[in-house]
Amino acid sequence: MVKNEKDKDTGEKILVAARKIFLVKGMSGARMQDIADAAGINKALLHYYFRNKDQLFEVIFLEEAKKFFPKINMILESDLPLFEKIEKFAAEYIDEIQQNPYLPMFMLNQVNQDTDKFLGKIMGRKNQPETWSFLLQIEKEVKKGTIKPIHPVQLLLNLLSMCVFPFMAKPMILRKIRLDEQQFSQLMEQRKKEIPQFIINSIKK
Amino acid sequence: MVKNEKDKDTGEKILVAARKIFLVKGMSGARMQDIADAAGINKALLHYYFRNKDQLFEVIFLEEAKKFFPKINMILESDLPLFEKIEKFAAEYIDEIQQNPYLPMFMLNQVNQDTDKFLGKIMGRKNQPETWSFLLQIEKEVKKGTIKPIHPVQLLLNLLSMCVFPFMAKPMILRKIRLDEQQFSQLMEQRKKEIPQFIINSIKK
DNA sequence: TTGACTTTTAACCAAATGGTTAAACTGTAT
DNA sequence: ATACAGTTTAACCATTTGGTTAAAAGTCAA
Repeated sequence: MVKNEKDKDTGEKILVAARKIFLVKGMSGARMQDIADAAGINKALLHYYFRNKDQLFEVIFLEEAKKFFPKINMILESDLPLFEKIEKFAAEYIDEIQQNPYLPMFMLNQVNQDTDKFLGKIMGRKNQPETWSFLLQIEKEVKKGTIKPIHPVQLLLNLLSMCVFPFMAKPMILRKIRLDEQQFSQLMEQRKKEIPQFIINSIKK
Repeated sequence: MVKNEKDKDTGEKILVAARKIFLVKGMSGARMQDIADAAGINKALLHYYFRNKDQLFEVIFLEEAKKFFPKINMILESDLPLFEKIEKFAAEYIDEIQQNPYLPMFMLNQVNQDTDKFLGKIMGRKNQPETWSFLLQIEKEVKKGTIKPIHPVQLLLNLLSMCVFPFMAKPMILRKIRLDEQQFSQLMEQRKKEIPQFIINSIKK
């Protein structure tokens, strides 16, 4: 049966195109026509594969979310020692974002718009343990006295912020500090080690 | 002359309404009708005061940008000692965002869309010195040996990230860590002191 | 080849949305 | 009162945009 192959072909082309457009323009900024064009197909065919814009968007969003978050959690969930965990997290997280620079903005944007609509779907009722385990780990280290006292959530926020934000502010940064693309990605590369070092310097005793 | 009063009245009503809508929905997500409704006026009257959507948006954007950035720069430009400057910056910056939680997302979003269109207008050709002076100050301290060696840009990014990001990720954070509004703003309040302390702990010798 | 099927297209439609128009209203000066 | 300027409105228009339809083109088994 050729149908399946073709299906995958065209369906995949559409998803790739839709992803590109949605990630950059966002839900309301994206045009079905643009997606069709980017996929090299007809707008009608787009609707043949995906009933409507909302559904297509949801497919893209959930797909991205379900690829992205587990990667984060897997590290925070792991049973590495705290410092190693922080190192690994920064490195892998930045790597991840470097390959999908628009993802954080896209994600947060969307969640800001329809918080409940999507958040519910990407994190089932009970999958908080990941973050919890990391927070507990910090608390434990604080109590053991191996690191300086700090509110675990604050530390988590610091780590996340420093990894993600620069990518969201990239165009602004480029302009403000007069960097070119290459210098920027070099900076981010450095950051993989800089951030853990910065954090560890701050909390180690 | 009543014209001016009325002008200011209606014109102001429109700006307030437009700001509210644009900040939350973004340029492409905002509807002129919604803005008119929020202002309690007719759509035609909206166009009587502002030729079209683009122009209205630009007015709002530039207004916000010109209010916001100088506040940042004023602190970074000042001639406070480094540590005090960091303390002041975190406190005032977070305060600022707490009063306009949607601003960072709105701003960065827009800059991500049409980088050149707006960035050119909000930062005239030559107003980089602010950031530079802060970077130079860090460099100087490093050379003096009063703080541990660190790339000034990295430190600046760290500071900015930790102040801004949590607000952009707020809905996500609320859900993930199961906080309510009050707990969140409490956390952010703590952060005003937490961030400087965290940074200073990390870089002081 | 034919006939059933999926896939693709061009043309079309309807709703949403930005924008306009012409008339009505308001207050002020004459 | 009247004329006049600025202000506001209801109704309307044009374009964009998401979505549909019906027919054409392609695929494959018999």
